[in-house]
Amino acid sequence: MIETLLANELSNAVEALYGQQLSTDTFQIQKTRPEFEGDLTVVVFPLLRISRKAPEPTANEIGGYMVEHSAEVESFNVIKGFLNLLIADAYYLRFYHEKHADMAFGFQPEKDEPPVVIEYSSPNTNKPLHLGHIRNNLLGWSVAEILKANGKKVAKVNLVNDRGIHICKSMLAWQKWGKGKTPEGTGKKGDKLVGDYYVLFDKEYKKEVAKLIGQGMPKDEATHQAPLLLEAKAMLKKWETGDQEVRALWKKMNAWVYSGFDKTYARLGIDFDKTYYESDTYLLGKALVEEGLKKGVLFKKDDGSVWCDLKDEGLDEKLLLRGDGTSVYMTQDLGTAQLRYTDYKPQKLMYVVGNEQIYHFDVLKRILKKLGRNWADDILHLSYGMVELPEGKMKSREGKVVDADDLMEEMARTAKKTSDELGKFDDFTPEESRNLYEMIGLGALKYFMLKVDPKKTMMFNPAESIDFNGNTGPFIQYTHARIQSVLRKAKAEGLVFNEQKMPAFSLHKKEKALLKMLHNFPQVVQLAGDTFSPAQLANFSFELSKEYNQFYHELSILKEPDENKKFFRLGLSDFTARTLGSAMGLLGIRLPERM
RNA sequence: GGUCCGGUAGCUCAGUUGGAUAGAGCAGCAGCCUUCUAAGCUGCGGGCCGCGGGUUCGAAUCCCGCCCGGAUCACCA
Repeated sequence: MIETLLANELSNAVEALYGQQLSTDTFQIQKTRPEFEGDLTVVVFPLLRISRKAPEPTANEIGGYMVEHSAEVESFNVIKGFLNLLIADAYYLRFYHEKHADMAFGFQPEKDEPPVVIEYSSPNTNKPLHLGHIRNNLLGWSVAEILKANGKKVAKVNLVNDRGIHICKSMLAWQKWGKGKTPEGTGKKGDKLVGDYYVLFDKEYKKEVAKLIGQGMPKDEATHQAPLLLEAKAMLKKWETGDQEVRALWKKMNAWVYSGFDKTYARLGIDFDKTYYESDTYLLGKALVEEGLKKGVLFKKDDGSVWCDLKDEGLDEKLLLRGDGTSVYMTQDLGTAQLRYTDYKPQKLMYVVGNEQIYHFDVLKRILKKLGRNWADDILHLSYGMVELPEGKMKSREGKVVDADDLMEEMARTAKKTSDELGKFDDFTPEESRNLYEMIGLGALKYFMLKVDPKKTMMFNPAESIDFNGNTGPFIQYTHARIQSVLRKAKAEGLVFNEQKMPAFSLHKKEKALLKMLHNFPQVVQLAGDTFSPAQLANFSFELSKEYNQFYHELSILKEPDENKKFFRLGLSDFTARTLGSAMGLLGIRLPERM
């Protein structure tokens, strides 16, 4: 990496000039802003106390030394306190020569370390996946891939919330009003069918509540006493005692949901190494609670409920077991965390879960610490912001959601419409074009969701999000297709451009700009990994695409008379295309050969 | 009320962890297809970086206070 190289040489320069040794990280080296001449800029202000001179003379002295002693530095200029260094073309050409055919460019080989376990998706089985899940799934999957690219071993896990009162609501409604309907019979996706009954339950339940209030019952009481709710609760009790009929219905309806989820995941391109089911794990936390009581870090109240006192840590008391001995969400999560730790002995336990659960994970870690689980420090809640619609928040109980399947379908449809309008690829088979619309539609959607900093609340405006111009996935896909078009033509002419000797000519500024960006890719991958931010790769890909399009516009490739340059530009194009493929691949976005 | 997160162009968002005159895209306006794909390229306009103090050579970035928006503080998950 050129920055570390220069830092060493700068350190030598300062020692030679001012007789003091400075550690290399005291040098601030940054990209030169485009309005100035140069490639990299050293900020000299921090060096003034050592040079005991004004900024300009200091910069001039150091610049002079660097030109003299550094093979990479060709010339320099000084503007105010900034020392702009011009890096020799030879440096970038050598970088090109060494890396342009490296298939693993930017990626670290897998390190022999414990894995990172990353949980994402975590759906409930009472309703279909929606826009919020899409952000979660894309984020979790992408972060997992980014960590792999940084040499981490990764286990992607899903925790399916397949039991509880919400599932019973769907079950009850189906039992009462479903008339035996099935996905097969109705042609409806299983998760959608089950979701319909969840919505129906809520509707009927609200009617009952309204009626009770009308009869003079206080609202608070009515919401708790509505017969439907009591029935659902009774059903949950039966489920817990293993009632055969309830269990059978539960299995049947969950199976419908899973087949629906599988289709959604497949279309989204999301996968998991392991799936946990809450019905298997929801009792696990109780053993930990017992342990905590024995150790005296938990306490029991008069009604038999068990609590963890976190008041000395500035938090409140947290319930872990109800008076009747049943567990709550936190109890289960304690258990699954322990299970996962035992399963993997991971270096990090990550949870991709919305920011409304920040407090929950804070408490989770603290309780585990109290129980003596020091690995709790390795738990990392990757919280992300909500997705909002122009009309406000989504309400799944009322069926006011952007459905995941519908959204993907609409994106693909729009891709088709746009392609038709542009009159592209009339020679494609129906199969080929369908494939392409899918690639573009999903590319647009994924890019849109991932280009935003995960922790920020994001606005999803259906009308604008479907844009395929500018800072979008399709723009990058288009750039890739454009490159492939050139490469196809080169291939048709029988040109072999990947086995060239080290090029030795001076670079055009657009060539150099491209090489500089490519040179930076490994650091972007690393930064994305350190900050768990796919957005870094999205931004990089966009900048790289823009840069390539300018290069493409300004310079001719196949018509370049100098064969060395022609081959170089072909190789550079290929290098760019592959790097775009790597970057977008980490976001789960595929790039087409043509579009 | 306590805690956490956010506030940057009309809109959606970047801003490399303190550096130069704060950037993109969309939207608007004006150009560029006889030339490797115009889903592209070029140009123009658009800003009290929520407000006020502080830290220093230098602040959108760090600290303090305030304003606005969101989340959370359940015997829900």
